[in-house]
Amino acid sequence: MQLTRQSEYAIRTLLELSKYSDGEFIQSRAIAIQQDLPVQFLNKTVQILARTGLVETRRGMQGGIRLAVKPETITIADVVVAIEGKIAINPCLADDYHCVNRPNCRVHEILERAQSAMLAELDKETLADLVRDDNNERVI
Amino acid sequence: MQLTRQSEYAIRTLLELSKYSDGEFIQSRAIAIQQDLPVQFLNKTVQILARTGLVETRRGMQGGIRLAVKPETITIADVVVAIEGKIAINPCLADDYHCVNRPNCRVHEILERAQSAMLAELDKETLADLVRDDNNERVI
DNA sequence: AAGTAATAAGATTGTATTTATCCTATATAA
DNA sequence: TTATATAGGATAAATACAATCTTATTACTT
Ligand code: SF4
Ligand code: SF4
Repeated sequence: MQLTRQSEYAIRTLLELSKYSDGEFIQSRAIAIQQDLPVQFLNKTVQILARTGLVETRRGMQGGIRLAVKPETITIADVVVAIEGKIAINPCLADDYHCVNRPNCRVHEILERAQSAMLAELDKETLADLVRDDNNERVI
Repeated sequence: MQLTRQSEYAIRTLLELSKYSDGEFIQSRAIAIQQDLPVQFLNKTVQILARTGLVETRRGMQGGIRLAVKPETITIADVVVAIEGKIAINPCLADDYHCVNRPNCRVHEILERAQSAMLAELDKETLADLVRDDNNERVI
């Protein structure tokens, strides 16, 4: 019952990128150092984020990574889903899964509510919110 | 980001036991058949539930398993915690885990809220609630 | 007392997932 | 054309999960 490490890495990567967000490309190595993440694994993570359209990348000199959309529009839920795919805390909560008990299974129902409650929380906060509070803390 | 299969097995096992709950011992084989669970794995699951005090077991002839407490007092969250231990959807939400970033990490905060929201839902419903609704469905 | 029926407990296996790391390819700017 | 940066594929190591097997141990029955 855990998020993958990669999900948290992705959140913190995007958080780091949100601090710039004026179109400049930040190198993955710099992000890895700033956030203390394994750089090669981070690159893999960025590939996924790029494919799902959350970041843009540029190879070669002066290359790097930047947000593809405004940090105000990316929620933590977006990031987790980008990395792990659609969340299903029990197999039967996945779209394709079929269980014979499901029509009159109240367990399914409860788990669905629990999952929704969790995702709702993750969907409340955007990258912009997090960065803002982060900066506040530094100022004080 | 999934519950273990064992957690759901445990819930359904206790649900089955809740249908009787007049002190009689039900055999694990019967539960396994009723709920379509792998019987040996179910036995392992029951061992855990017995150690955590949710059920009582009796060996030998006329033996079996029964609830140790009233189904009104067992929530789904209780069952999940009994099987998986205290939930932590991210390592840093575990009691013993120490992360240097934690003091000013807003990610931690969000994840904590998300987890609490999920557990709150799982804590709303008791075994008694589920069985009651289950019976309703059958009557209709 | 012997035999049968049930769970307890521990070891072990098989599988899947997670978390990386390595290597080569490709793009880009200087 | 060279140095630099990500892309992508393969693979490895570690961990966790799900299930099974075997050998106790307990308790009723005859
Ligand atoms: S039995 Fe219920 S909770 Fe379990 S997989 Fe089927 S629908 Fe979901
Ligand atoms: S960086 Fe934040 S979210 Fe990640 S483990 Fe540390 S405290 Fe938790």
